[in-house]
Parts: sequence; C-alpha cells; structure tokens
Amino acid sequence: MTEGSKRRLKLWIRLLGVTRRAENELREYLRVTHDTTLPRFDVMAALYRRRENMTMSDLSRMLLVSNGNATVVVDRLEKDGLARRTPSETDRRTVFVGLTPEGLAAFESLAAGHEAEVARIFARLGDEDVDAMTEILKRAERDE
Amino acid sequence: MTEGSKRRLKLWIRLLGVTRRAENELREYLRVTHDTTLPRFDVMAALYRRRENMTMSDLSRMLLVSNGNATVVVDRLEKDGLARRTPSETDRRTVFVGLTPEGLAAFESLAAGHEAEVARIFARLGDEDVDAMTEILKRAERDE
DNA sequence: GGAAATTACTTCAAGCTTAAATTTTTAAGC
DNA sequence: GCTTAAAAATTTAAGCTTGAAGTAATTTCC
Repeated sequence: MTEGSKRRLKLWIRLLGVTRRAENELREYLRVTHDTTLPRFDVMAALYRRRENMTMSDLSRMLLVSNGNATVVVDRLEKDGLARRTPSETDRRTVFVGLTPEGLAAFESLAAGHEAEVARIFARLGDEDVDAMTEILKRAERDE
Repeated sequence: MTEGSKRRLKLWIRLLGVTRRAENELREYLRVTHDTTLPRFDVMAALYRRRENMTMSDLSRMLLVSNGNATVVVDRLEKDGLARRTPSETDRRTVFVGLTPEGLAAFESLAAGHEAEVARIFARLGDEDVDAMTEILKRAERDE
C-alpha cells in the first residue's frame, strides 16, 4: 500500500486507542459516581441539547447509532421516568422524544461532573493541541 | 466550568463523532466485503502483529476491552478455526493465543483492503493534518 | 512450608448494538 | 384516486461488552 495510507492507518490506530481509553474512563466515572451508563448519558445529552421536536430518527442520526438501538435506550430511560415519547399529530409514523422534568434535572446534575472528567482525561494536552486537534477533526468531518 | 474544560469537551464530542463514523464505515466494509466484524478483525490484527507468547490478558489489555470480552471473541474465532489456544507449560493459569494458518491467511487477505478503506475514510485530511494529529494523539497518550 | 493475597482466565447476567424483518403511515407517479 | 415506493418506528435474533463472581494456580511473606 501507499505511503499515505500507512500514515492514515497509524492515525486510525492511535485515534481508536485514545477514544477507547477516554470512553472507558468516562464509563467508569458515570457508573461509580452516578450509577448510569454512557449510552444513556449520550441520549440524555442529545435530548438536553435539542429540546423541541426531536424524533427517534433524529436521535439515532445524531448519535450515529441504529434505529433499534435508539428505541431500546429510550425505552429504558422512559421506564426510569427520565424520558418521554409524544406522538406527532401531523404524521402518525413520527414520535417525538424529550426529557421529563426529572430527566432534565438528572442530566443537569450530571453535566458538570462529566465535563470536569473530560477535562481531566485530556488534561495532558495543552490548549494549543486541543484547539489544533478540534480544527483538524472539523476538517475530517466535512460532509463524510 | 472553566474555559479550558469547555474546549476539551468540544474536542471530545468531535473526537467521538469522527471515531464513530469511521467505525461505522469500517464495520460496513468488513461485513459486506468479508463477512466479518470489527471485534474479530481487531483480535486477528493484534494476534497478527504479535505472533509469539500472546496471553489472553495481553490481548484484552492491548485492545482495551474486558477479559470476558476477549474470551468470547477468541471462542468464536476458535470455533471458526481462525485462532487457537495453547496452555502455557510453565504457568498453568496462563493461556497463549495465536492465529492458525487459516487465520493468518484470512487476516492477510483482509489487511490491504482494510488499510485502503481507512485511507479512503481519512482521504479528506491532508498529509500534514494526518501527521499533526498523530503527534497530538501521542502526547495525549503519555501514560494515561 | 503454609496462610493469605494476587494473578489468569472463564462464566454469568444484564445491558448494548447491529442488521434485517415487520408494521404502519405517508408521499409519488401515474 | 390507486398503486407503488418510501419513510418512521419497533421488534427480533445474533453478536458484542461490561462488571462481578467463580475457579484454579502462583506468589508473597511470615
């Protein structure tokens, strides 16, 4: 294979390593301090970020997971009283999802600790590295 | 929260997005073209990379997954005749894992296509970005 | 050299995830 | 308007993943 593809493979291996490590630490943090999981946190964060007119499809597209996955995670949040489904009145195929007041409060009590934990995980990186990497990732995402 | 933690949170969100997208594309590639999965590929790649004296513990540490996970993925590869366990003769707790000749051949027939697919996924990134990001990721990994 | 701690691996239960199939509803093309 | 296609969500089966518990072997250290 070409020179360029080898460099990209090396990048991918490191990227995966750093991401997995960070996920493992965040999972541990959420489990120990808040008795919850990464996928539940991700769903709640998405629902917190966009409070209105979020459909199940929007949610799965936003989180880059399958529809079936979104369904079951929302099922569990709903069972715990943290999320709520509301059928659309104009399109009977569509279901809107949102946080309940309890879900909103639960997320807000998680958010600051989560942010601090992310900061701790990437503390080793200087501010310039953080910004440089964010910019590179933006370029990597262009459409895709 | 502080300015720095917000920047790191933004970085983390982008990092997760790019990684998930790449994983989804690679998973699709492996499924469609080789009828296999990411975790199986990862295990085979690790066993290919280090051919000698790889224990189950080494494997799970290397892949950043739990011991139980390594056990079941190796179980499946073994069932398909691609991997093989060999008990250590000096420590009866330890099990070495390795690719069978079939596993070796299977991995070799996958590797080039996988590398090309990774290159395709990150084609949007220029060579300088690729190298810069690799260096930043190295700095992020220092011990951790 | 024997008790206690540690290490390596597996098993288990629960939850996560995908891809495909299914159901229901809406949109498109004639 | 009617047929066909497309879209939204759920269900299902299979596989992935974790964390904890369990088994067996080795090491530590008194």
